[in-house]
Amino acid sequence: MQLHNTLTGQKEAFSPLDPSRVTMYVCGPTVYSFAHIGNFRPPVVFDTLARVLRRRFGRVDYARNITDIDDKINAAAAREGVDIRVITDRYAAAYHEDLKALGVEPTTHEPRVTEHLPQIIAMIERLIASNHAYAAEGHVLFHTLSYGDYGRLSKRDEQSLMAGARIEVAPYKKHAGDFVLWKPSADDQPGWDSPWGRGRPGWHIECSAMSEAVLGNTIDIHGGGHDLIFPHHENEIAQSTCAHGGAVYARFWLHNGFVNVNHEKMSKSLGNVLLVHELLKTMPGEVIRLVLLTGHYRQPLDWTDDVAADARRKLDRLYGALRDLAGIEAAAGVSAPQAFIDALEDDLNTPMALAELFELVRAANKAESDADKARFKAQLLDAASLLGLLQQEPEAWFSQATSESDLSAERIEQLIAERNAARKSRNFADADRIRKELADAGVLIEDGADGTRWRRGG
RNA sequence: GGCGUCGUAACCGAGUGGCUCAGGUGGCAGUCUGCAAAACUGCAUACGCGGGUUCGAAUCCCGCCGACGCCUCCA
Repeated sequence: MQLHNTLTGQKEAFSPLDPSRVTMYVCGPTVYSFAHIGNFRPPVVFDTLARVLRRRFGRVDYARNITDIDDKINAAAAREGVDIRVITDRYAAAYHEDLKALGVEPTTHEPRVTEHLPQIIAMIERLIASNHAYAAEGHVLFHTLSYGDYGRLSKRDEQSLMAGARIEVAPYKKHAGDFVLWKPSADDQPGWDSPWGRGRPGWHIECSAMSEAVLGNTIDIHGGGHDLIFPHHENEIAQSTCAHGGAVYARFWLHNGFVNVNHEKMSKSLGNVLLVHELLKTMPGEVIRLVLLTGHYRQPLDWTDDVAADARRKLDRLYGALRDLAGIEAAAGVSAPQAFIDALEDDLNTPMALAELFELVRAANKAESDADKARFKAQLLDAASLLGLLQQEPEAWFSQATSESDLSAERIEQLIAERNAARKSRNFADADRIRKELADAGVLIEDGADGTRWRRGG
């Protein structure tokens, strides 16, 4: 298995440090609002990777955190006049709903910052004791000059790094690059008691502490969005490595590219932020998942209406093949083709894997013997399951309504019955009129040897 | 300015120093169908520009043009 490691900028052969399990940590969301399409690329990508790793190595201990302490959360809570818990519970629940709709399996661990304050404080104390951090004016700061490899992940050196810095340097910092581990809270802000007074953790320490708590000092894979390379992951490395006496923090760093919308970065000012919560009102979650897997995870992905429509048609083809195999029992003991596995094991090349999947679809559609069909069905289902696709019955896929104004299944069946009566009496004008009526309502019909079937079109 | 990524047919999107170089959508044609649809078969369109290396480059090197990301909120 090959994975691209940001640390080296190359694909490297991957195997877990502990042969009995793979450990993987992925930075999760800060739950202060609904998550957008870009927020879901890491969960979908690393969910897929977890499936591949599980098949290859057996056990995968996978942690994806929920950040429930953050100043944006505080701001949202203050705005509504509620406890931060109200905000974080609401949006964590929404996040989980969206994940489920996208076919993302639960992770082994889902640590929350509020549940790891003791571990965070303990890690900060260790950093202070080893002279990698210092307290100043109620803050605790990590001293980046104390860590020789600082900048290695993001390939920046500390000198030039700060030369072009565009931020004001807080007066209590020993060095401009030092970052906050702990900061004081005002009386009206959420805070927790600590040796440095009542306060709250800085942005980066949570992941270090929680990763240590649930997975151990050295993990195999750490993932997240490309934008997190600096400063977030750079800082995590510094903290964890120094807190662990120099032990390697994460062996492989994987970063997914951004999702743009109509060639532009999503931003509130452009008003083009696509919330999955909203998208799900107009399309099945599986469509969104497929879009996110259509490009290679390290490349930028451009979300447009076209790519979503494309994905829906692809799923129609995939499910169409399965529907034609409805009466066939999938062969036992048959798994995904090797070429498909090879694609995924080559740095999670999902576009190539999808190409293999479509080759399989063509083969299945052409198969004549029941034995061949049974074999292809088994291969198709197994391969798709690695991508987290085709997890529902084809009939369910084709009949799912995407808006409440859609015709009911009963009404559709009724119209089809009327049409077939017309066809039987060779009254094709009426038959075609009814077909047109259905088509206008987004329902496409197919006359086959064993009756007429229907599906909702995009 | 520093670091990094990318430019493949109408669109999406892999890949590779050389086999008439994926796959999907869309287009055209054929088979099938009352007609369609689905499915199958066939066809067409490509590697940003200019140099270089090489027997051979879209693939490696250099330059240019263009797009984009990060540089202490950010998936």
